[in-house]
Amino acid sequence: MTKKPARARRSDGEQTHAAILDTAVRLASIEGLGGLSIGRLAQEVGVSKSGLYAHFGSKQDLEMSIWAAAREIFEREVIEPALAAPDGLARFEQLCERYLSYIERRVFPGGCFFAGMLAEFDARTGRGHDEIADDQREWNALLDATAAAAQAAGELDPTADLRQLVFDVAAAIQLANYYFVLFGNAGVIDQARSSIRAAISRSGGHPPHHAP
Amino acid sequence: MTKKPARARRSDGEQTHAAILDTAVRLASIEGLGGLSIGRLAQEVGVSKSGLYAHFGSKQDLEMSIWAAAREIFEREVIEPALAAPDGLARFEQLCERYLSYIERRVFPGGCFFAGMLAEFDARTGRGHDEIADDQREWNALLDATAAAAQAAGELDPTADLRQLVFDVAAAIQLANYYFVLFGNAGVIDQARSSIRAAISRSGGHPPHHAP
DNA sequence: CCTACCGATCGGTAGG
DNA sequence: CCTACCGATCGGTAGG
Repeated sequence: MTKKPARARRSDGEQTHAAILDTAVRLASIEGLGGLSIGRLAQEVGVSKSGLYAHFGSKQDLEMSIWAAAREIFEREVIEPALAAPDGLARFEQLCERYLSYIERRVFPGGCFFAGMLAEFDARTGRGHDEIADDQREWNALLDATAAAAQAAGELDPTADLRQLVFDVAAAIQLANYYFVLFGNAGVIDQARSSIRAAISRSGGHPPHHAP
Repeated sequence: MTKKPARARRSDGEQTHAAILDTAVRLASIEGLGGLSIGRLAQEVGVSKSGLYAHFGSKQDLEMSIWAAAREIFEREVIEPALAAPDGLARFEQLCERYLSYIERRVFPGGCFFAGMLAEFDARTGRGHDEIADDQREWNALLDATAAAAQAAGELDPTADLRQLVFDVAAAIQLANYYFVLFGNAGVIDQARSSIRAAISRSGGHPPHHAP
């Protein structure tokens, strides 16, 4: 089926590559990209520094790969499961719930990778800033579009202020992430769930029906 | 009046001390405490590295002084003006408005200093984590107590869920800070104002009366 | 993938 | 407050 040469299993090189990225993404979620050094990462993974450079040509290259790897994890853990729900209110609720679950399950040990990048790069100029600005725009656009679909389907009031809804939901989600990591208290996740339910309800949405 | 020896004006040393802290606090709000190096700070201020060590014995000492300086600025710009309003709903509204104004006026060039520290230290252990946890607890406790006073005074519904109110308000404020810095768009501050007004209104609070 | 090395910068100190 | 220096670590490279 594939044009690649036959290869029974992943080579050691591929395993090492994946192991480096896995460790790097976890470390970066805790200490930020600026707090990540090649030497420490190499030590953590158990290879030499030049071993890292065999896989990533430069720190910038590594940082871009980390970002891409984190995006893949976010897609897999949050976006894709939510997109399995039908467009509209059900998907909107799933986007919120999947995000909160991804925080609660500590998919990244330092909390949402992108929330970390947001705070690290919001006030700087350059690649990091532009990257996180794109990511945040995309996330908000997805929430916007999904809320709009819910409204168009009659699942939300035609007069509901969707900008406000999306802002309130994004704010609850964001604060829940930081406070969950800071205090290690799952209560704040439920607080956000309650906030989101209330915000949706204010916009005229009803809790999902359960078959008897 | 004072027991200190008479001194007509601030000595050069005091001026340098203040200049270092001012620059350090601004830099730290943009790049974080981890992104701040003694060498760069010295260069930015226009003194030698050992010039810095004449004022601050170590980087940890400097970091604690930066944190204290930032706290003073926050007290002056947000807390004190809000405490000028009578306890209760008026003060609650002023705490929100003063915070948003402090963001909007770019008191720190990198946005709220403590929002930066929150994201930098939430997932770590040690001094930074404990410090920001205390700060966040204190801020939320102030919002809690002020909302409770408003409720006790009959300015909010006796049945209003104050935890939810404070969470919603803190979330709106936080997101507004990050997005204002990231996108440089004042609209998000007004979005937060609108969120806060709505949250207060849901809790039974009424907009302040204006004398005719 | 390794060892061995590069110049630059880190936090910090000695001596004045 | 300065110059001059310390060992450690930074990102990165040479050569194998």
